[in-house]
Amino acid sequence: MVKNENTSTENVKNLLVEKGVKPSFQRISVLKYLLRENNHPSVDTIYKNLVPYIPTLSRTTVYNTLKLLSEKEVISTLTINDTDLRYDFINEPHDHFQCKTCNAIFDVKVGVDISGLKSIDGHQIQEIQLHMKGVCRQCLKEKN
Amino acid sequence: MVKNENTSTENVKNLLVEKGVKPSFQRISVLKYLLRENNHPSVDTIYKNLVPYIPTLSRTTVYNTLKLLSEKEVISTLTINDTDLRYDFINEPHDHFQCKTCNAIFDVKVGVDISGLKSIDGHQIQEIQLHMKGVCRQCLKEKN
DNA sequence: TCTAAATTTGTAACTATTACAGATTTATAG
DNA sequence: CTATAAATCTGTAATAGTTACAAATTTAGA
Repeated sequence: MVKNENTSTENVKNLLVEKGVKPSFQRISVLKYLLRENNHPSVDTIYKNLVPYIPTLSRTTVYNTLKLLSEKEVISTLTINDTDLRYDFINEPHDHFQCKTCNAIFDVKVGVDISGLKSIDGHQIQEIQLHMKGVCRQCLKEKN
Repeated sequence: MVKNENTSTENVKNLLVEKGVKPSFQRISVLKYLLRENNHPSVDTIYKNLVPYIPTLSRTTVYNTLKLLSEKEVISTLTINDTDLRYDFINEPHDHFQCKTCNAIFDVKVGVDISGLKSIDGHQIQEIQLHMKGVCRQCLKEKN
């Protein structure tokens, strides 16, 4: 449903440079993984998937990179999962659904769009996250 | 904005019994704290506020109680904060705003009400949380 | 090529949470 | 009013995610 980015090294490098991030090999790798998998991964998932290809990679680098990309508003930090943080590339506004059975997180879009809301009760809004939890389509099917 | 519950011991005890929870002194104390403060506290906040009055209280008991109350749908677990879980009494549907400056969490209500949404993309919805982050009214004022 | 700055790495420390077994309290039966 | 079983509470140890930090490496600039 959410369109795929071009995940070529060249394009990922450009994305970083546009946002003012120096495109090191590690940073390109992390962002490329996020774009390609589009799977709301944890730090651990990213690390374990990249380390076979970058044997010297450190977990700390993954943490540092995600923190930097988050500050530069290239990615957003999802607090939907209760044990670890998840990360998502910022493109068109969308919401998230997490399955309580298999823990997978899905991109969804509810009809109403409140992404334009700038303040509420005098508080200035900078980020909005709409989280839903329940049982996903696949797990519902398997229960029968 | 969200109305206060009656926080008398009698009423809190009844709330627990109605939900099928045996009303021990510790459980009454924890739920009473949640109702009275209405402040989306962490386990640590609850523990530190209660232990002066219940010197034998254990952190584990606070964890156990919150888990139980959550399973019995007396309270909900908020994943809005990125370092620890927060807890909230379940009453009328409302949303949450967290200030990135002072970290306080406020109850808010956006115009649209999607609390009746039961499924999306074939996934069965059981819980919905709408989180907003930014700078709260007080912190905005103090910046001038 | 030399030097300074930025980035990456690995370890140690820290914090939230869970596991678990023993102690205490509460409920039940005689 | 006991004796016994069940439920609850407690404290410690273990686990997991994250951060702090200094040393090593890489990159950029003179």
